[in-house]
Amino acid sequence: MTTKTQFRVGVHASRRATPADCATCPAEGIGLFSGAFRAQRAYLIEGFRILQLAPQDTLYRYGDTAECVFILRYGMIKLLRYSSGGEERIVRLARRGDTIGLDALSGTACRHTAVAVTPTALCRVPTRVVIDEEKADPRFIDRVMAEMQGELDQADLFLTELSTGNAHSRVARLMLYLAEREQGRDCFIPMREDIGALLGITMETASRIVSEFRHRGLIRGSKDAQRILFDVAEMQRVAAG
Amino acid sequence: MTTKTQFRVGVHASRRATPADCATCPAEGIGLFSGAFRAQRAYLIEGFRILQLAPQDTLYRYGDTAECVFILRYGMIKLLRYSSGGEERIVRLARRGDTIGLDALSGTACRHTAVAVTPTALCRVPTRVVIDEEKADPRFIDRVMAEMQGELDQADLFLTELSTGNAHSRVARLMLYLAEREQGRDCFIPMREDIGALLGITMETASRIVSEFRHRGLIRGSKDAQRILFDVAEMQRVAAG
DNA sequence: CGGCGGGTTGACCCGAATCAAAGTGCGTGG
DNA sequence: CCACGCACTTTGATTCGGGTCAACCCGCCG
Repeated sequence: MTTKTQFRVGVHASRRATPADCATCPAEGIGLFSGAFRAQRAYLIEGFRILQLAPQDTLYRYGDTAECVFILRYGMIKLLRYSSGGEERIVRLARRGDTIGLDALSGTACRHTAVAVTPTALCRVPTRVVIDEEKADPRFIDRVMAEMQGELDQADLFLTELSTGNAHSRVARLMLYLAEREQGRDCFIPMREDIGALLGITMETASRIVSEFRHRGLIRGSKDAQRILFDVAEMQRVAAG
Repeated sequence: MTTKTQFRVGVHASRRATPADCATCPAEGIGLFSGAFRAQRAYLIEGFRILQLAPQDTLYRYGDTAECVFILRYGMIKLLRYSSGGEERIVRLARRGDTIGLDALSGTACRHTAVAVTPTALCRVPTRVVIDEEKADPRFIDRVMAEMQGELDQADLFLTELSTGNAHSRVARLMLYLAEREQGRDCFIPMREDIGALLGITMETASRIVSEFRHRGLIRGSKDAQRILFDVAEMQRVAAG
């Protein structure tokens, strides 16, 4: 069903985090250590590492045992699973400020394969640090649980919005989803095969619909071929089906 | 797209929990207060209530603000959401021992509508009690997080197994999913419309496939029309597509 | 220059949606 | 107790969206 090119495994580059990294963190103000927990980073930072991933790099694989969680500084990571029919499915996308790999906190094996979609930078945080912080400040629990609630919410969104309705609606909803944090700026769209794996349709259908949208003037390209602009209200009309 | 009969709102019956309820809890040994936390129930029980739901009863609705979580003693609850196209989708099923409504812990509004599929009994636990217990025993956090991880895992399962592949595979996978806790006993299958809402197919397609399975001898009925038996290995072959 | 990864487009076909009509079982009220 | 109505299921006929297979284009890199 799904072929699958071999990914490059492991990270592109890795180094210790510095206070300057935190100060200039592009994910400042969102995510696990934002707000009330900014101060803590100052002394937690020793355990942090900054990782750099190129597109198609694999961060971890289904079944790996991990002792770290990852916070996205910028870029996009897809979380994959395979069905018993061998089909690849993208079950979630992580973007700036999102935390991935929280399943490591319960000591269980990774339940996804994580692959970079775009050039991506992450902050790797040992689970040890998270667990210690939970003990040190009980309010930190709420933060961790909020991250998990966010993941659940996204999973439900994928089920209701990206797995129902016809292919046109799904593509439109995906675009709305990808654009929602972009405040009118141009938004990234993944390559056709990934759109297929996100929506449960084939690459060809994804391609046909995206180019139909383009021909209809519903979306227009940006400088960067992977980035587009569109009118939200119009797209919502298509999304509703 | 999706019509929707009006559900009966609210519970069928409700009463205070007694120590005898805990002692005879059908969900004994699994779920939030099992194992190491059994003892705690003895004094937490004051806040517990036992609820009884008839099929189609609505426990809570999307957007409700709740201050309770619910542990299933027996029965089955479907958690629904509606897509922007207005289509109803079942995003999760809760069964014996499962905890639902954990989103109440973060104080946010309910993110699903919860409706009984079969006659169902639940134990209603005030969020207050859960939060107090988290403070009293830090290990209880792990229990709560494990429940949330379980929910996430189920959501991902629904995405990979129940939303990909052709209709035959999906129906087969649903049956395997419903049977997996039944250790060879007959297993419950929902009415056709719910099968449709679980798999993203129409009621008619669900009906056709179930009766095809029956005619092929892949599944055989039990006394109860809603319960069936089948050979797991054979069903797995169909599930793989 | 040639090869390759991604994207686009076309022709064809099949699976599932849709629309429609009976069939079945059950609870209620006469 | 039976008959009626209702909810759910089954089945059929037809349509249509999207899958499949295949050719071709384009830009990039070795």
